[in-house]
Amino acid sequence: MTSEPQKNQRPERYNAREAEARWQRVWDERGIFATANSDPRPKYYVLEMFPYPSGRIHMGHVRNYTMGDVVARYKRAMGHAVLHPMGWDAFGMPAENAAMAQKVHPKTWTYENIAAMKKQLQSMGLSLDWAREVATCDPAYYKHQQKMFLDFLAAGLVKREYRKVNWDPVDQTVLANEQVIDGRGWRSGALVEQRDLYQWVFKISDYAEELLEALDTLDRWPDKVRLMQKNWIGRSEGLLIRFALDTATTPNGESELEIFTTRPDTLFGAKFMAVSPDHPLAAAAAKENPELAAFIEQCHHMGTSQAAIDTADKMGFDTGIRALHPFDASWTLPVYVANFILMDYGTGAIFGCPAHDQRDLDFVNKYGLGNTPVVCPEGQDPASFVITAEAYEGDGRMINSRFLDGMTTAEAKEEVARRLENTFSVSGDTDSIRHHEAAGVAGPRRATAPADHPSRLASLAPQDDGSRNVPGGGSRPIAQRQVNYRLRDWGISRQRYWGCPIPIIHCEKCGTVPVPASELPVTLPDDVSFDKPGNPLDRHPTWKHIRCPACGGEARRETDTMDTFVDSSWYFIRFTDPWNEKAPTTPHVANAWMPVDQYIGGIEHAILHLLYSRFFTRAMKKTGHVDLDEPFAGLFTQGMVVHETYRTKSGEWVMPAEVTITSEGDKRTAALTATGEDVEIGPIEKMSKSKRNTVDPDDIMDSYGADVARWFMLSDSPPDRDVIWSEEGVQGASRFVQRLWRLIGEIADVDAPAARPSNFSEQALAVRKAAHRALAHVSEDIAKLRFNRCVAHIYECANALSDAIGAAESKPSPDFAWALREAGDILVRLFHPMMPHLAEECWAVLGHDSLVSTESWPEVEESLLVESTITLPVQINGKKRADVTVAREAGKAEIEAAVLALDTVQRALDGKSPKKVIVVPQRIVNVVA
RNA sequence: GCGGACGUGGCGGAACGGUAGACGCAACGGACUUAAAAUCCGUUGGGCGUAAGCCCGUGAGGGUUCGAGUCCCUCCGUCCGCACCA
Repeated sequence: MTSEPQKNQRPERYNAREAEARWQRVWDERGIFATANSDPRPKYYVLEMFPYPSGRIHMGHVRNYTMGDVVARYKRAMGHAVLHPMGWDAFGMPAENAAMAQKVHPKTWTYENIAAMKKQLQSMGLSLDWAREVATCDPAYYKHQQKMFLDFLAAGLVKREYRKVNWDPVDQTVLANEQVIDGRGWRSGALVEQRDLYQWVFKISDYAEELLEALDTLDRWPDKVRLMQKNWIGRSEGLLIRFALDTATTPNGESELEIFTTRPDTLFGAKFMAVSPDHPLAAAAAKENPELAAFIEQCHHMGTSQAAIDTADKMGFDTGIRALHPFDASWTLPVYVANFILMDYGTGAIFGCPAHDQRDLDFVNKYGLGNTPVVCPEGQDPASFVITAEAYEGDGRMINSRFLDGMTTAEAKEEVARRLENTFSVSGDTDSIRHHEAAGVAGPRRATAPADHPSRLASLAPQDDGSRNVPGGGSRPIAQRQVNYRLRDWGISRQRYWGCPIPIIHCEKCGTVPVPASELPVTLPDDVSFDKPGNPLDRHPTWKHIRCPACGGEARRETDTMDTFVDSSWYFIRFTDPWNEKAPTTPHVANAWMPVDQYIGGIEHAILHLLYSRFFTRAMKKTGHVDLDEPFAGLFTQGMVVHETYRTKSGEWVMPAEVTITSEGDKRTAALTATGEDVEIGPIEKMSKSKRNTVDPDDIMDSYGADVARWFMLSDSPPDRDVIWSEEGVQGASRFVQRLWRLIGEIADVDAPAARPSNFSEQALAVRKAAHRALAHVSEDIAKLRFNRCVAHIYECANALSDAIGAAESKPSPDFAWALREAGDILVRLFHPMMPHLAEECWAVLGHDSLVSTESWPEVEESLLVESTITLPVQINGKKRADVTVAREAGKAEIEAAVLALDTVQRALDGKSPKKVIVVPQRIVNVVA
């Protein structure tokens, strides 16, 4: 068919380099990816997690943004007003590290990186609306964040708290938990200390219950992520019990110890009480007891690393304080300070029931306190049920428990709760325990009043404020039902320069005073030095000195900046109207675009970023910035890009670009391209700088083009799994690009009639069916983000068209030519979301004046998907033995008759009649002989 | 320890409870070429057989079903998350 002279001057090979730049210019000039807020079409908001401007994009970005772009282009073709923006998560430590190492200002470094990465992203041909670009380090962005901080403060969503933090003594800053690796600072390698510092805290725990419950509504989120968030929030129901203390034994006459338990049923198995080394009662007791003080000191110096926790013994110190059993005042329990009690969880105090808790059992076995089993497993004889080294933590029947005996675990829990809720203490004076908090210092996160921590420790029972508020400490119940959460409030203070300043002023007289909204933004000073560690803002000569807005006296600015997770907790809403200079959002615009319909990013953000954003959106709702609870309706977490590793004999890692692979048969060997030195091929691992198994996207774009990189990223691996980047795979993608180019060329060369023929030959029909079937599959698979299957179907379609052309006569009939042309048009539009530049070029070759990027999605001709006859597999006793071809609409009886007439079936039946014939119309037939 | 996911050819992977291995990669054979590249045609789960065909095959073992990669139970392995959470 190519024997005729070319109809137009097409190069034999598609030149990606030239074509990609050209089409990117055209798209840009025509502004086709800008989205107006006034667009009346149904909205679709697709977003990929915005990058940190580290300097260069990596293959993970290529994969992430390619997936988002496929969705954006598909939805655009489907007639949606698509919002597809991009920005920069531009604050953070690396800029300061660069400042220290290279003497470059963080701002300069960041903006240079943004410029470089933007250029790289643009070379990928992403259909982004760059007019909405935001950088979180821009005062035009962070001034709104400061405003919202003040709004949240006014709404009671922010507090200042003295809390334990991870402190890096070398870098002199607070580290987030994830920046602490095996007890050491990730950058400095210094042993991390626990320090008490004032922190600004977002009260995310106020929303614990709501954040948990709403997970059920996120039906387009991966189950995995929902489960991780659920576990992170960590809800547990139990009982808050106020144990009376023998005041003769307490240092300051403390009369109560509050504990939280999920196992009130085991109360009669109690052998001891234990409080955290950080518990106020421990501190009070330590004042009078140097040995105890030394013990607490020792606990503080125990490592927080995994290994330290795993190997740490259960250790305790008897304070001499005695607690009274709630059901028997004559029964006293020793109160220990124990190293395994966390101040962060519950009330920082427990009662220990060794028989039914492994930790408690280990503890008593060490200190010789014994144990009494109180829950007997079903089917076990209570008389012979003893606990020695292994606690029984399951349910069963109550024993050794007085009035609980014989009850089930659940009944006993209920009975204990019911009784203690209706038992009233006489004292009610817990001031001695609470004095610490009243002084505004180490407010332990205790389950005192529901009003203090309304959802972290919310009362399940009707509130009985009456009894609590009786002046002089009247009676109140000994226990109340409580819900406890593992989720902690979000400390956002960082002792860093390159972050959003916290808009607060500290005044000797007035305390903490918000910066007046009219004075926002509080901008970062440019003249800072990084010659020593610590926070440059704090040692800046003038910046922090300011007049108090309230009294006019001398005051100082808050020099801590916000955790960068704050910046990324609302950028997706800012994209809806980044031009609004007056306010963070334009509510009706934000409400119209939100929620994000499809959010795509790495699984590593499953908890922190996604949970913070869910909280922040609710806080923005509460403060009137948007009317929405859940920011992300659909979430997709893509897998990593992984690659083989290469290592020289001397053990040095070598980059893929420096290696030449040769294969003889199935055996592959590698050698350094430069010297020929043999290189060992190592396991496939996540691309990382340390293993040097990275591939630079720029190199791939240069040698193959963006479309090849995009196509390969979508091929083979399901998008939520890791994809192995390999040279062979890229070359395969590259070959396919050229193949499509030739195929479309051949189709373009066919003389096709303009009018649709009224009849199609079998040959023409086959072509049409192949195209429409691919169309149906690709549409469905893009919508479900199953890009690897889209790729397979596009291959199948291209293969079918090539075969059809190969089998056709040299002078194709008009109906066949028309069908080919139609198939070509469909095919180009099908692969356009994945390979937009090639698609534009092919679209032009097919003679269209329009841009394929603005074309609508082709429509399936449903009649082409159904066959008039259908071939069913025929099984005999469940094994496939034959095929039978019947009319599509053939009924069961008709099919059965056809099947029984088959030779194979007759032979198998050997004259007998079948026991059973299962006919599943349009699926399968099974003959049971 | 707790929770979750996964296990299919040489490799990445397809497969509403219904023909296991789509599609790609790699490999092998052939065509074209002085040659190479590119391209095109073909073969490719294992075993038996000249062939028609038959048998075995989705980590292991059991079960449900006319029929199981898919559902249930037990076990093994790999990966991920959380972890002294009261």
